[in-house]
Amino acid sequence: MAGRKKQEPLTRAARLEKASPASRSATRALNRDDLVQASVRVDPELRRRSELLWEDRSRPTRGPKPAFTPDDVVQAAIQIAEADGLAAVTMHAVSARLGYTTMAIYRYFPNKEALLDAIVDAAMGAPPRASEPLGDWRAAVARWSHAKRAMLCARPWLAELPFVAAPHGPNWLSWVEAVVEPLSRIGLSAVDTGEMLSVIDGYTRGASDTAISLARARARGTSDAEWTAAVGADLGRAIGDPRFPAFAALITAPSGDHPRTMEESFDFGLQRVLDGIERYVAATQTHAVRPKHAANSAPRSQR
Amino acid sequence: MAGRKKQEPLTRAARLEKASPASRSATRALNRDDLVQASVRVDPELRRRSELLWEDRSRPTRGPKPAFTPDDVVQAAIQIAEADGLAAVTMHAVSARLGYTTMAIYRYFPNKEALLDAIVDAAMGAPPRASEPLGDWRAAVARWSHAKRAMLCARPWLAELPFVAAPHGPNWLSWVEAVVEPLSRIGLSAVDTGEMLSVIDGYTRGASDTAISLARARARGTSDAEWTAAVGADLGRAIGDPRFPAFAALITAPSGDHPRTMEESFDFGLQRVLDGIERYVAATQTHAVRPKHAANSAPRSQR
DNA sequence: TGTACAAGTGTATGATATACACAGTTTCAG
DNA sequence: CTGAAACTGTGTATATCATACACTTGTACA
Repeated sequence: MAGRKKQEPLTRAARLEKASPASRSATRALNRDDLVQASVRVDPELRRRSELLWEDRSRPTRGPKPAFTPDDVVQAAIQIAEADGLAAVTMHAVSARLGYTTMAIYRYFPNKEALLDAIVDAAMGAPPRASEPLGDWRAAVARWSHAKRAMLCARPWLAELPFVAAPHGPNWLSWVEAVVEPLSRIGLSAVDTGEMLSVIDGYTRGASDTAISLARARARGTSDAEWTAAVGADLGRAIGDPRFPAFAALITAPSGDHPRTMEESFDFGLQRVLDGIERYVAATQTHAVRPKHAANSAPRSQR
Repeated sequence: MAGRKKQEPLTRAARLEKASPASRSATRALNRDDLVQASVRVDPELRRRSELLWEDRSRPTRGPKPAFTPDDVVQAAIQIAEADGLAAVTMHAVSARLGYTTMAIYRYFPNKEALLDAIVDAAMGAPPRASEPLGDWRAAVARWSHAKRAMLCARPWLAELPFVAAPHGPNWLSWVEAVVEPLSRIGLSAVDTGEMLSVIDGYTRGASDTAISLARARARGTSDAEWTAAVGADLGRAIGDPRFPAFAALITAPSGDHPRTMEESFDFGLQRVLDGIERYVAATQTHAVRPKHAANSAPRSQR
């Protein structure tokens, strides 16, 4: 969060001078025009972070060989985060784990923010390979959603970072690709496909929070029962409070004979979301004049 | 992140000794049993934060009158966050804004974490009053969703805080209450109502990220065009990369004659989600033995 | 072969949260 | 009425961090 005007101590191969795209109002969704448009000034923060993340890491010829690689740094940092949480990831801790001094890291990442951006993308990892690339889109999307949720729960410390507005690295794009691929085969227009991406990903991330919270408690050494008790006490404040009658009724209702597990709940909600998409697909195809195979060109609907 | 064993310098009215609820495996959803169950140890971190948030703020009798109130502190902090972002919210900045020294704050909040918890809840504010309390659930839920998204966009710095696992304050409960209320009138079981809550809230938060990101850029003084350009450049790295063909196709597709605004996109997705819920409601009622009077629940079609 | 550039180090600095002890205030008990 | 108790804001000190800067040592190319 300090000055960043001086030289960047990184191998940064003066890249991407293509002062990228776009112009008009950003209040509408992105489209191709935005990506191809002429030279507008670019949000300097986002741009800098994105470039650092995609940086050309090729070594220059002169000078001593680096003792380790940027990826070593990222892996060391991830191991620390896994073990002791994100707060334990300090520049000193990371370098110490590699056996070097604090400042050594700065030869690989210009600042901690850049390191964290790299950590986020690396920690996401690659999405699971699609098992049946041409199968039913609904099953494929559901698998993707569960996989993403599982990934987030496996690294609950990721949720301690603000995901919003982070630059998108290769792994992030891979995850998106993995769900766009089946979505694209539904037969919707590209625009609608994008909307469905937003629906699926939005639900997946938003509805994973409770499970992530539990995973985090586990990482702290809290038992499931202790966590449940704390959450119950926290939400339980609504009980008896005249301001929250509906919610109080909700959480005090008996859960029936076969209470769902968290994952079953997630899947139940996911099926509703998929139902909603399916309904739209059906409606679109009913009214469509075009051949039904028409990839990415189905009629746009209402609105 | 330091020790917290000593005395708490706060008026804390030894409250909630009710060593709350729950026991069994937390891998299933919460239910009444969890809230009423006997004395299990409670996750100490969550518990402490929750208690601080709900603390009894009544003044003790002895001693000089406080120069300000906890709410003054919270409001000062929020103003700083609005003006200069969350990073500018330091204990010193907050106290200085109130005209006092750094340590004065600690008479009101035992540490910064507690202050931030209070800030989060205060910044959410109360949800808008329901205009037509007995109207159509679908419209009511949609209004709620848009309102929540608008709230998040209005305070994009909130997204810089990890929402997950934060204790839930009165405003948070009010927001939940405001959507549970119409959801409860659909006629679903309590368990299913809870699932629908998760679906709606999950989508609402998850799908608001892009808009929040833009709002954040605006707060930084970045123009919409600059932000769009940066996002375009960031995502545009997929174009031409053989690893991301489907996504590249998606973002390079023409957006048609009437590109949606961001909010229209959000609403479009929301309608799909509501369709999914509606379909379930219809299916449930078809098979149901219950009387159909179940308020406001006639299945409707998409928009 | 020497020199330009790069790698890792040591030290210094500024920001930040927060512990701790103190001095001034207010109220209630005797 | 008086003094102890309880509480308020303050001043100072400390620990933790990120990071700037200057330095020493390596290495490959000119």
